[in-house]
Amino acid sequence: MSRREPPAQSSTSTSTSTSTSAYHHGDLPNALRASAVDVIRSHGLHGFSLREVARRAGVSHAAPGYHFGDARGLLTAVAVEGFETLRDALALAVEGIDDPIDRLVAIGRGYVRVATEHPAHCEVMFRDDVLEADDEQLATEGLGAYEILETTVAQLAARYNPRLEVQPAARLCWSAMQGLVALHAKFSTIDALQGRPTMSLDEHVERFTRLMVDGLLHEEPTQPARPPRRPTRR
Amino acid sequence: MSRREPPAQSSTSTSTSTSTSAYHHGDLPNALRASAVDVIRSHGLHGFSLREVARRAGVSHAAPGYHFGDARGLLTAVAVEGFETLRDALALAVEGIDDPIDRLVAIGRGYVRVATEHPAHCEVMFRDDVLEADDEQLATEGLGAYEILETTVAQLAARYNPRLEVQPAARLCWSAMQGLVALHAKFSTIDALQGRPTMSLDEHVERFTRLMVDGLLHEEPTQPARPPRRPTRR
DNA sequence: GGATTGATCGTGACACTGTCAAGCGATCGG
DNA sequence: CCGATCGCTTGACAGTGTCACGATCAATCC
Repeated sequence: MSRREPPAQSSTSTSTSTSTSAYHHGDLPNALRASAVDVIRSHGLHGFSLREVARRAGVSHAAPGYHFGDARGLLTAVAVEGFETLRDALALAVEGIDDPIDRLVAIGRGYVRVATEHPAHCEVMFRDDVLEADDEQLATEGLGAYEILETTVAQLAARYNPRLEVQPAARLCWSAMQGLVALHAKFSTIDALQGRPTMSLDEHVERFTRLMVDGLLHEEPTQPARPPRRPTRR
Repeated sequence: MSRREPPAQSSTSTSTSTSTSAYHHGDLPNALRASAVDVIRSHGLHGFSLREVARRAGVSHAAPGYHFGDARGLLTAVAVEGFETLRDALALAVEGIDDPIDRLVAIGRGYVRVATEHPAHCEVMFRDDVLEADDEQLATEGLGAYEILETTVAQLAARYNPRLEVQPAARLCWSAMQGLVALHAKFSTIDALQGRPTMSLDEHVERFTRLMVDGLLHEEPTQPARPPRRPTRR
């Protein structure tokens, strides 16, 4: 055990320090994160390698290992960055909108907007197999982004359908969005095989949100043999 | 260009030829596929390597390359196998059920059943970045599984809501299921962070299907060129 | 029956990767 | 001014994908 864990870099600040060449490099961690995103964007996650990242950043091949310890560490940092931008985008998307339904639509659009503008980040954010599973910052940051959606669903429930169970509903929205970005490529190939015109991502989002909003408005926790029913406070 | 593409192995038969040691090995392709899922199940997709697969199958390190050409090729074969079992499972799940809603619920349960019983396959099936993107067999097999869902949604529309647009609705269901298996781990960590009891996969599926069924029943194709604000009539 | 052919698989080699120990240089506290 | 520590490089080792080539066996042809 020699180094492994430099002083805990200031990640939340996203400082992008303009001070070029402070002591040795400036701040390598941020530069390496940027290079990692660059590599993923051009060569895909499959072509990702610490050495390629180091090469593109102009440092030696072991430099990434010093700051992030592991490939998982660097990818986790990228994922954290992605969740930060997602949270900011969603928070900005719902800002100034009053009606919960409109907020939900805005969230859907913001989600695909982030997914299309930062594909490299999104290729990593939900890939728990290549991420530091028990990274605290990653968990809290992901939760922060999710909570925007959950509070919106809660508002929708409060105004339109008090009997709606908020948590499952919010998770359905989240899952549908996530599944959409994952499956969109496959949908396109299916469209091609069936000879139909391909539907764009935004079109899919529009249809999905409309379908789900209708579902959330009419849902009532009826029959099923689900004993742990929570009283859905009203 | 020497070999690369042996005569096109009979994959659909799933023969599992009992004839041990036919001429050289028996049929290495199937054995290698089995070893591949074994490796993925034990070491995860991250620990997957052609050499490890070869080692576990008791053949030389280049043998997998001969039959599948590439790591992508072997993983694609695994994915094809997964889609076959998924299609069979869904077809068997809806068999004998008349009501489309019940069929949809059965499909949801069958989906998570496959996801939990064959996690190694599911870890690969939707990971287009590690798959042969333009593999014909993969595309058709995936389409076959999807079409069971789509026809069920079509039946549901015909009986309960003729104004429902079938294709987007079916894709929503598919996306939600896919997103659920992808995000379930993250949901659990969120539950842990919030101190609530964790919801199992089956519980999630139950809630999701119920929510979506309500949505599919009430959906009406309103204005396609959606104006920014809908009056939210109830 | 013996030789040929082609499919099946093994061997060896190369470039590449992750990871670690050790080294070097600049910076800072004393 | 000098050691200590941080930042990063250098060098090395095992493991991997991929290719060319050699070896082995089944089936076929004459």
